[in-house]
Amino acid sequence: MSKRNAILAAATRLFSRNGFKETSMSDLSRMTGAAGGTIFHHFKNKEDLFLNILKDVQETILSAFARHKETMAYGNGLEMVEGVISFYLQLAGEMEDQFLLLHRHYPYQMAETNDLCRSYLESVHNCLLDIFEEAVSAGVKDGSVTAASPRNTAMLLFAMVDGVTRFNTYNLYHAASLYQDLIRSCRNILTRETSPDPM
Amino acid sequence: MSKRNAILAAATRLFSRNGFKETSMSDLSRMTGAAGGTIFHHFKNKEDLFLNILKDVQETILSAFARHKETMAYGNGLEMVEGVISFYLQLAGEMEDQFLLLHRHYPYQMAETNDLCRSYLESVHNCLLDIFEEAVSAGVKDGSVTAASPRNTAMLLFAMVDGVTRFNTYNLYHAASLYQDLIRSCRNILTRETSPDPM
DNA sequence: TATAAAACCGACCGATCATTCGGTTGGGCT
DNA sequence: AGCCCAACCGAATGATCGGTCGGTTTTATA
Repeated sequence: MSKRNAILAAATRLFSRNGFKETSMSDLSRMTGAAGGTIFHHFKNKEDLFLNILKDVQETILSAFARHKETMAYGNGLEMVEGVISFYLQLAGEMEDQFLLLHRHYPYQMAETNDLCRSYLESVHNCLLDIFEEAVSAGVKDGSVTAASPRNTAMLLFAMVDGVTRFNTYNLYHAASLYQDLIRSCRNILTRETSPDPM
Repeated sequence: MSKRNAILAAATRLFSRNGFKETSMSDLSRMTGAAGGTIFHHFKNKEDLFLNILKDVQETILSAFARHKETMAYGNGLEMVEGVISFYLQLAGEMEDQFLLLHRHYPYQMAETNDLCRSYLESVHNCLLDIFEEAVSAGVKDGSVTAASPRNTAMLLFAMVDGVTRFNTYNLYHAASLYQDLIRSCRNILTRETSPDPM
């Protein structure tokens, strides 16, 4: 592996596990075997290194879901939603560090002053919400799903699924046993036959 | 307000908005008007200051929910769950900084090596999960709620509600308009009449 | 093999950090 | 008044940080 990629890989792990400020360039230097100057030869500063990592995260997630979208073939919208959820859970398990990075606050703080950073984050979140919404809307059309607002429903599903993956990274709970209940709960949200709409 | 309390208040705001490492003692000194030495007169170091804040957060949240538990009187378990959820959302709005602090990664990282920190965090999370679970169990008993595992159901509800409050702190979405859909979705999760339990 | 560019090195720099310490202030007690 | 102790101050300190720079090695090309 090239030294540049080794730096990117180590930084992804350290930034996601320990945080951006908490990771020093000498930590990176020690972990990769690269001299201090070498890191700054490949990346103009620490922030630029972080943005390159975020770029990789965005590209990886977008392409993974694009591939999923092509290959998936479900009977109806409800099954499509469930397929998206389990794909999300599986991906979050495989790319633990990258998802953990997106669960940190630093990227969102940086996004307030850095347009490139904000565009990466918006791109990822829009991608995820769009694919949830698309599946919900398909379900509404074919009658397998009941939802007043597909976008809001997508956000609630995303909040719940993402919250469960977060439980795993915090070490307070073991969330793996929640997966079956999670899928069932999502189905309940989506398949209420009568939408009484009180008030 | 005493200088000690001013330091605690300013540190709560700065740690939650900007992060622990990102907040310097000179920032705190500037914001409170207290000299550097004064901060270390009241708290033996930066970590001790953080732990005192976490202690306050824990006490505030626990007493708020204890008060809610005393005063609440609902017709059935389902209404009780909905009452807990709206109380949680209201509290998260009133105590934005404290909840934001709990959404950061730093406390959970510190909990890995600091027993006191871990006990504060576990105390808060157990309190929240317990009150959700209690309401769900009450609903199962009086027939207003259907749930295979009250604990797992409580965790899923918590994950969803907490995820929505998180959407507000990240500035990508405006989550306030989600509240009605959130309550409706929770009701759907809880009131599925038939639990077909396939497989 | 000659040459230029890219990769790499590590000593060095100024800035900033958390923390220390000797000294000052002011309110409560006798 | 005299005393004490907690609250408070701010200059000083050593460590660590992100980043620079002049020079060496490796690689690609011809």
